Amino acid sequence: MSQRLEVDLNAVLVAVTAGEPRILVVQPPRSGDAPSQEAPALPFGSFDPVSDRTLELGLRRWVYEQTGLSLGYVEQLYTFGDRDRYKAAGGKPTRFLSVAYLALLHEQEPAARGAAHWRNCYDLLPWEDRRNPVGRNRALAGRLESWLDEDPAARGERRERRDVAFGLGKAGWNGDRVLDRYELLYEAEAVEEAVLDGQLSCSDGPPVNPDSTSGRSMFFDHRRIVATALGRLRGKIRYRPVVFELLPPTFTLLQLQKVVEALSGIDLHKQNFRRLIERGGLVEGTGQLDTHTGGRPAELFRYRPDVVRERPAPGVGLPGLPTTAAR
Amino acid sequence: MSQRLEVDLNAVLVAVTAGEPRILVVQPPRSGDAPSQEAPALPFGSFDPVSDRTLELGLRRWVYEQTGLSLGYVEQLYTFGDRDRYKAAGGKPTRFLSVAYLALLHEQEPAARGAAHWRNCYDLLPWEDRRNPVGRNRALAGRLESWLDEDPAARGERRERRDVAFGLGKAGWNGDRVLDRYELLYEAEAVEEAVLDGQLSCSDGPPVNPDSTSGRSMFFDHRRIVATALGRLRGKIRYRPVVFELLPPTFTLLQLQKVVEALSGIDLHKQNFRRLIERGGLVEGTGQLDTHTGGRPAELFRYRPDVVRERPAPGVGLPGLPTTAAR
DNA sequence: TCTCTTATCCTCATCGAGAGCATAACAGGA
DNA sequence: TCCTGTTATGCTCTCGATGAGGATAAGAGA
Repeated sequence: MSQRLEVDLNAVLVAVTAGEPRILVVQPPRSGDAPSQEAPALPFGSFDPVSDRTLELGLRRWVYEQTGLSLGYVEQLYTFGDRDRYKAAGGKPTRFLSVAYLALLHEQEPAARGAAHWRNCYDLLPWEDRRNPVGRNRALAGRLESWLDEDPAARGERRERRDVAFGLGKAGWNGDRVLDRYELLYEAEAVEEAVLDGQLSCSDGPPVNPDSTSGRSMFFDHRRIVATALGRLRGKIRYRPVVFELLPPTFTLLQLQKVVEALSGIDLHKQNFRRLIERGGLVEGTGQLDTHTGGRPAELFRYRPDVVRERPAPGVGLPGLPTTAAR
Repeated sequence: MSQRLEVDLNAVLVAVTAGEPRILVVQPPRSGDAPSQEAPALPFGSFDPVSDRTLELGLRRWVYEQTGLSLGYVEQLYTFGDRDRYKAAGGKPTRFLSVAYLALLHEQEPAARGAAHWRNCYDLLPWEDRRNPVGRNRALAGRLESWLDEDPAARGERRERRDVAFGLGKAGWNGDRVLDRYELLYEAEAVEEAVLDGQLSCSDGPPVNPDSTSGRSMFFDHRRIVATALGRLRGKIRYRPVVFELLPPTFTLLQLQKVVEALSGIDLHKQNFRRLIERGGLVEGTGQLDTHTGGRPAELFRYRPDVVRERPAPGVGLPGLPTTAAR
């Protein structure tokens, strides 16, 4: 056991602006001369077993130190610990464990210090955005198709996995399966980092251009972490009122809808969305109107916290997926 | 940073037998002369950064070494890292991080070696079992009530938390909130370990008997981990076909129903359950009959894996909670 | 044969959700 | 002023899912 073990805390900070979910990214630490010098990284900090009473407090501490942001809603996501996540970080070989957290921020507060900035989540995972019926994704589909053929023995099982993950069967698209899709694309070497990781070990496939269909890759496995975060968030908005963590205190129903659409990556039926939210008791009208809508002024609403006492699992509900029963 | 940091892997092995969910527990390691000598512990092992390629493989390895069980379905639960989870474990002060996993086992396979044995999950969390309309839980209710009064300033907020967690409002009982309930009871010092932990620091409340209403406490925070596991499992059976991991390859619909009831802690309507499962496409009949039912023989069914291609979120569905849309 | 027990089929009422029509209320230009 | 474009908001209709229970079938055992 001569290997060092280091525990990091990793944060996926999410905010929704201008109809797009955004992730806070930073310049990765430069470790000598690593290949993807400019790949964006998630902010992370080292866990300090002495001063951090809990993991979450440690996270809040260094996020504040690094960005000046005081986090509100925070939730633990997953702990990543595969070997070779980070190749030997100088000095003696070190095994890294990262405890990743998801944090939601109201609107876009500027990332104060450092080179941190907000990046559209769908630059990183373009195939997750199903709004405006894109005809592209051809490239990805082709890549997956050839992956099917690569191993005739596994073809059936691979086809099934692909169909389930991408909703090609009767089931249709399931927005929650973000991680499944990313992992499939990784396995099919349809994302850049899969090829890079592969090259470092042995095989060499054709290069993948980090273009608009395969998305921007990130520092080491950070894109996987973002995928985990998006999947979790999409799932959670259906049974917990977490969307409101991303909105200002008062908002119009269209604003709310746009945030939900941004997160889920699909367009929603306006009237039904409205009915769902209002009759679900998730919001209550303030008397005020927002006159800057471009059309008829919209009433401003606010979150109604009592809903958690009235319904077992209050959330927004997406088409084709479990919703919250009225009781 | 003179403190040592150790990472454990912690396993919650679940099986359902005789209509009860059971957890594999072991004798806790004796650290000098700790107080709760006989409190059961979850099996755990140290994570070896050298030989374990992934966290999950490490878990499988030592579970196999310790119990002879080869795990099937395994999923990461949560990483626990609060300070003072384990008070100084001999030698120099050590900070422990535990990555907890949930594993599901078909039926009850004997815990081969060691002092491991299966323990009814509801011995540990009795208030989670809502079948057979128990009139007890009086003691807990009283304890919570006095907790409300303890701090007049926080009374409103505490009441709200209690009502939400225990389903006293219009929302009704939500089986998923296992962790919320445990944490509330801990805070209200209605569970033994809360009082013990408190005594070790400063305050001293009246003792809590580990009786049939407050449940058996466990080694350090292992009961919290069990609560996390049960909550996760209850949530998951609704949108993923994980129940079948707990059943033999073929089973009757009543067997299936009993397993779901055991996990969820509530009784289900037989005919509707049947309809849900069959029309949901979750199972398919083998032609065979089980004649040992005590009444009319029941057809044996098997899980139908195709369901994951046909429905976006196949699961069993519990009353009052989101279910899986047919789509 | 009668009784007890479990399996299995069906009906009915209610309600949520998907889809779309119609109207209201503002801004800006003809 | 009137027309047009835009967004807000109300209402209807249909279908399928769900909760509750009645009724019948098919075994075992007294």
